[in-house]
Amino acid sequence: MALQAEHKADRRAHIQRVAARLVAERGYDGLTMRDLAHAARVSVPTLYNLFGGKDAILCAELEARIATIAARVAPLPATASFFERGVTAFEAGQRLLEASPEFFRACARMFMTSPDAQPMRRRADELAVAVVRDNLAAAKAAGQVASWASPDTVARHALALYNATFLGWAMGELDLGELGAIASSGMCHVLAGVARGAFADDVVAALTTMEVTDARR
Amino acid sequence: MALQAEHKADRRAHIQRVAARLVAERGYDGLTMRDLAHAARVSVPTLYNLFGGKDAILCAELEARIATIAARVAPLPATASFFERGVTAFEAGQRLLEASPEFFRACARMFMTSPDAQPMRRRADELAVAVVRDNLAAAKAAGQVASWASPDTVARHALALYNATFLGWAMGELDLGELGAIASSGMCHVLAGVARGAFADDVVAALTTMEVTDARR
DNA sequence: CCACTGACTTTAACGCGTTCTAAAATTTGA
DNA sequence: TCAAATTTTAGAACGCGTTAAAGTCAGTGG
Repeated sequence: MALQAEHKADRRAHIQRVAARLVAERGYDGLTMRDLAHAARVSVPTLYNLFGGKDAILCAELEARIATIAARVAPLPATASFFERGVTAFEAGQRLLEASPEFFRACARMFMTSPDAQPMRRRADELAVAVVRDNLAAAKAAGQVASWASPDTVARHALALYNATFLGWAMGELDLGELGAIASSGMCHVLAGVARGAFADDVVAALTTMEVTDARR
Repeated sequence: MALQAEHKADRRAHIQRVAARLVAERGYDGLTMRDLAHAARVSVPTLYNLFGGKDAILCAELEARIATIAARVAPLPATASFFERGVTAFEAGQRLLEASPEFFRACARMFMTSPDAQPMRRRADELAVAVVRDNLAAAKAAGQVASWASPDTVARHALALYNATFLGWAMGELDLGELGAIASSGMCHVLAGVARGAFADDVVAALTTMEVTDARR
């Protein structure tokens, strides 16, 4: 029974690799199950046996990437200010998108289309929320967040704002620079209401220097 | 040439009505071009002749609804506070969703799926942005918005936050009550950073009385 | 070593949105 | 009223994701 399982795992990994390559080359719609089966030297029903559907293949690949990303996440430097820590995390996300834009575009498309991918999206969201929430909780403990504000709620609003902009990028309405500008402006606006002390000074300073013009119209 | 155009318009209107009914009954995926053609006593290619595709039919119906909505929009009462005016507009939107949930769910699905529907979405967005922007501009003129804040940018952030929550509702993750609670909380958070004076007092008062628990997890 | 079990493959098919063909119907202009 | 032009029709077809059936071959257990 061991060899069989190993072969199955090998085939899964191989198919995933080929699928990731095809998606990177041709996008979500450019990846067809028939093409993928042919490119991976496998029959179409095998794809369904091993994964369950087109979206499940992308989910598996995303799951794998999230695992490696989560493993590599360095704890944010405690010496930096809360605002700087947020900027660092934000820029890490930007570099991720920059590295494989077509893949994450395809993920966005999948999240919008397939209900099966919802749990995967939730997990990715929770990962991002956790980073922001932890930073906000620390800031609140340091008295730099309004007492009535919930770190979890604020983090979710910030992520929702990011996600909305991310969708604009995935749909081709915004380039990566505009995504960065709009999303950071939006997140700063959310933070502006709850930040206090030095944290608030940083946020308002960032907001006042930001370009007022908005690419969304 | 007149009769032909008239008949074409009649057929278009008839098909649109039938399509709206079918979508309301069976949702976006439940509406198939073959079913629609049969129900409207028309051939499938005719649908493509008259509209251009499945999404275009929904777009036409949405366009019609937006026109009637825009015509009925009563100017927000000038006597009310800026915050109350915002609440009024927000609740009007909620009632819209409540009246034909399946239709707007289908619109969301279409916006997420079809690039052809992008201009339609943009137009709907601009309509909503305009309401918030105008209110914010008036508030700023009255000195109740921070000087560095751009009414347009803040309005777009608020709408992005609403849209993200709206998608959650459309995908079945949230019910209408949760949509209202989360979206209003999010928009208040955005406003909290830029509101000043009595406007700020209203926003913070609303935020402090809001349920801290968040349905998104 | 061999029969067996299970997975993979082949082949075909389904329903979907969409598009093509040619024939039929209807409106237009004279 | 009649011929020309345009629209609508029926029907088949395409590629897509997905699935069912039966054939085929490997790995497993005795």
